[in-house]
Amino acid sequence: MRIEAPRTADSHDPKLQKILAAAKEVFLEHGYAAASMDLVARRAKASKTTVYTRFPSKEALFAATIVTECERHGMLFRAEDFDHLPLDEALLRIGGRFLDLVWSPEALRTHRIVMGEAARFPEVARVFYDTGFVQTGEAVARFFVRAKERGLIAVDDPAFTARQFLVTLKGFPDCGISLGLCEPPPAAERDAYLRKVIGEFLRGVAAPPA
Amino acid sequence: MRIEAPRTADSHDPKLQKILAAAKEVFLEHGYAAASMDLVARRAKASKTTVYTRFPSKEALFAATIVTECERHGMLFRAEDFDHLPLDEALLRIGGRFLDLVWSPEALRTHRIVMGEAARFPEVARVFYDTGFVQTGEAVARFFVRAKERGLIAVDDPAFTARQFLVTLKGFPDCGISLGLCEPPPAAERDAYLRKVIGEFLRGVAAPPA
DNA sequence: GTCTATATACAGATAGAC
DNA sequence: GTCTATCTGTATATAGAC
Repeated sequence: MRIEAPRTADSHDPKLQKILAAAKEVFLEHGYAAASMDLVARRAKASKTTVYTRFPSKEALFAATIVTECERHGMLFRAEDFDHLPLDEALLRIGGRFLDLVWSPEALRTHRIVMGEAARFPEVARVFYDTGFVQTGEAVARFFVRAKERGLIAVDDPAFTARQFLVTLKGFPDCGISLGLCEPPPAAERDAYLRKVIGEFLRGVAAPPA
Repeated sequence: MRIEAPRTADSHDPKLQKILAAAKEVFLEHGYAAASMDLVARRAKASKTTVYTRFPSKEALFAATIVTECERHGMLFRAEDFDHLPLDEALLRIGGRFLDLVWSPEALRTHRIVMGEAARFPEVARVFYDTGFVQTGEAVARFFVRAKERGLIAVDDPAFTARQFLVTLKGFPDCGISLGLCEPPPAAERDAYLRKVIGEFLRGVAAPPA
């Protein structure tokens, strides 16, 4: 299944925008299979025919919807934004922004649906991966490369370490949160968690040699 | 949706076993919505009526199938199994077993489906979480508690650190692998990756104070 | 271009024969 | 208990009116 652009390229088509907005609601609420084109049309206050004028199939509408959603949350920050802060403070800010995004209700629902449909929509999974994990990883990698140049960290492969850092931030809590079993923590609790994680990340857990 | 036991409690019912085996194949291959009871019946070489004698609905069959699958992969190891090894070697062995499990084709497919259906089947998500992440986390936590008692690691909360360690093992590669975009690495490459991750985990990444 | 109404297909669940 | 055949609902996609 190719990712197809809507038939009309006009991004100022107001019907198209309403359809995409409705589709986002419906797909994020019900998932791919349980969503119906009928409901999308009703929510967009249009008829199904109108929807099918813009998108040739349910699959195409789904792909366009998720891709649009992924691109909406583009890059989080530039590497230079945090250069003036002490290392642990910079990592805390980066981590806070990152978790705000990945633990937002929309991102969580999108992740669940993309995972569930990854076999059927590999191109959608690819876009989610590229715009989410990879792009963010690159931004953080640039920060880590600069941190290494400034002598703040001592690692062989700062890009690798940066990507691992992102995953470490999500940590164990993400296992329950991504499955919808636990609520994302409020900001204060989340920052306490982040400090703990970042502390171990920076200093390691091994006992100092006796 | 409650998780219902099959109507017949007899675990030696051969038809029941064939139905569960067929259901596992069909659900893991197609996901919940795209799977059909017809196909399950055909694969089990039984009629749909027979399937409905054992399970009252498609939902019940799905829940029973995933739960059975989760419970099949129970605990990975006992904490004591690795006590005799040097710390980094023990962590390498633990990590290898863990990644063998979570990056197996069956576990990856199960994870995708459970994520996708988490909103509709929270009890299934709960079982997946408990038998997967939590149970494994507890086993590793016992190892870390012992490691702390033996003075090998210096952390406040060894159970917390253990759970974070598990997530760190999956690391960035898991982002692409869980979406089906990258293949799990072969054993040698995986071990090289693990050594890198475990090294940073133990020693931290911060530059030593000048 | 947009709508109502419909063709077509498929899947979950069951009735009734044996 | 098991099977064949079927009922019923629903969803994608489209034909035809305006």
